[in-house]
Amino acid sequence: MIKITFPDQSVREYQEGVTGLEIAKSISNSLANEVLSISVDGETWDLTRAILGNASVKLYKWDDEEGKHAFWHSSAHLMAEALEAIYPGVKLGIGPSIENGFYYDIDLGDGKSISDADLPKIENKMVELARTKSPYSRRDIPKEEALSYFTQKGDPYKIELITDLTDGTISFYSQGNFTDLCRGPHLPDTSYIKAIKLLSIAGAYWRGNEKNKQLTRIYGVSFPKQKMLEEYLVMLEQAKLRDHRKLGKELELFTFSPRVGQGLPLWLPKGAKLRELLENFLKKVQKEYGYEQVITPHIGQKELYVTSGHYEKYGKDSFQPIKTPQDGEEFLLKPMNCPHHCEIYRSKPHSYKDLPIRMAEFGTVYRYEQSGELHGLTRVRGFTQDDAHLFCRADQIKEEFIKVIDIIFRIFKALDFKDYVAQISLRDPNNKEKYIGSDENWDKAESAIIEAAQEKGLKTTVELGEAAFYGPKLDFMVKDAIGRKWQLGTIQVDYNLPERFELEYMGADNQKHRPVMIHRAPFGSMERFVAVLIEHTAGKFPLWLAPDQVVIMPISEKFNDYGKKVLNFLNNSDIRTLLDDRNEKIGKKIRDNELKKIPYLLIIGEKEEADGSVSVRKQGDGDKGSMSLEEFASFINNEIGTQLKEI
RNA sequence: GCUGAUGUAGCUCAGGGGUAGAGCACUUCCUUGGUAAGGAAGAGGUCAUGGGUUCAAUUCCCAUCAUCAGCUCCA
Repeated sequence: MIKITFPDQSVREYQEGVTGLEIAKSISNSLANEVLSISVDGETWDLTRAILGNASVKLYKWDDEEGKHAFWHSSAHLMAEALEAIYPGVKLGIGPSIENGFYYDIDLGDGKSISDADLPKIENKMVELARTKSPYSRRDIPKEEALSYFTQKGDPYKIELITDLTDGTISFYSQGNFTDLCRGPHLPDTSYIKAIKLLSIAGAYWRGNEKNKQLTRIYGVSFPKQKMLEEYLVMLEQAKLRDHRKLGKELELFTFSPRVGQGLPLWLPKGAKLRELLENFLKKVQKEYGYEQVITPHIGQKELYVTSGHYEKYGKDSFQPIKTPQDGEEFLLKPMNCPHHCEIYRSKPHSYKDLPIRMAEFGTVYRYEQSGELHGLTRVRGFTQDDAHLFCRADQIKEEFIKVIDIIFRIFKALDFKDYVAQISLRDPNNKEKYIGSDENWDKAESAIIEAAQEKGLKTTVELGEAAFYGPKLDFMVKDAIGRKWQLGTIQVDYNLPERFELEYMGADNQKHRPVMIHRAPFGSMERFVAVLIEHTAGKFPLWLAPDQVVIMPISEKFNDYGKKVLNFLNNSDIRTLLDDRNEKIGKKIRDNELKKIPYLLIIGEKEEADGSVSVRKQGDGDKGSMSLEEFASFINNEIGTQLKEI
């Protein structure tokens, strides 16, 4: 007998060789029906694998990441089996589970391709195979046998994977007529997979390397119940309704024109208003933190960027230098604001008493992003950073860093951003040539970031090799409507630019010292931030940010004159107000203005005109009763005050 | 940049080798209505652009441009 310990520390005895599924059954049949995988002493296993000694276990169901992982990974194998059946000779790359489903990378052979139209055929085959209830069986085999299996099968990708594996044993999983190299774990059998939807086809480079062959990647998702698939698809549809590209058009916030150029957003009046409100808000906060606004031009001599190192690093991938009638003179559209700010710093001598200097600018920069990367407002070729550069002494780095985290916290709180991840990006210790600057400075900067984050109680993930080429950084990442991750706020330490621009200050010791620079942008860029804001709010901006806050809707044209009076009154009270004086019935006006997501709708008619009031309707929340004009104005200003006071 | 898909009215979309259609929006008229679509009429399109095939191309083919999904990249 062996002792099995459960997460609640209870212990039960079982026969040696008991499986996860048997353990689940011994607890309850319903558990046995739901369990998908098991962890044995911290390692995730198949439910059908024999446990040979005392162990701590945890059973995983659909609600556990580990359970879903086994489910989707098994689904990937099932898809591979279906693909081999439909496309004999297909070569397989990798087929993992991902956050929302699974994929498999395949090589159909030269000149062959599949399209979306082929997906249902593959789906059907998968359903058919799933119904055969084929067990997923695991087999540990020696490396030579694994290699000879795939050599015989003629699958170069698997051979490459096996060759690179350093583990002593290699495991194969089989179900039906399909065998794959795999670490597992998998479901007990294919019948668990009840609902399958293949979502899309895309190219993907073998092993993620642009220089390698591009394989065909098929994305899919699967569920243990048909109903769950249906719910998932509905959820996807609803998420698409929040897409900032769709809402940006509907709410008339921004647009693009091919005649202006790819990735160059045109801000429409309402979008410009929103952006202006955000900028003013940040300016105000930054003023409290001792920032000073500066303004610099959109271009700079090429030499400026040669000095900063940006030209060497990114020159080839940028908008190319602008020539002038002057022979040999070249300017760059600025891809970064920092070199200009360094020159401002250099414009006069500084004392240690002046530091830190905090120089802020809403600086528009231009980068020639790859065409396939452009994406609505989140990835564009011309964008405005809410940039600032802090020039400080080495002993001030941590404190300055903490203050920037405070600003970011304040902004995220003001806008109700809760679902963000803070990521510390350090350099790749195995590839130090990628970066510029001394080991010593890198170490100092990296530890300052880590300490500052710890001190603010910020939960962070650490990514090696994700640092900028000039220094480590702390980024704030958020997800968009369909789960894609974007970087918003960023704080970066830089020892490099002060060196390159020979920035100095006079110390208390009457010696010259080099300041440290911190780059920081709480929004990241106005474009990306507005995009994410649109998706998080579904276009229902908080009252203080709404481009139009109130719309007045007369019951009939007879009350348009009173409408104009109300309009003047509210506009004079600094409330952004519109008058809907169209010849339409009130139901129509309500519908149209609700769809425009204007926060407050005012209905006025005979009664309101008579007593100088308005009938108030809150967007999405219906009739709120009537108020006098004065009451309404102070009601609105109170709500804005409350929203901004919380900030 | 790469793979695949898409491009028809301001918007959302249907259609299809014989020079185009709906709904919404827009204009005019009727209506003057109390909390999510009142009625009628009208106007609006080189069917993304450039080539090719054809008696004839918006439709088929090729290229370009743009958009979408993913990969790679992201100072």
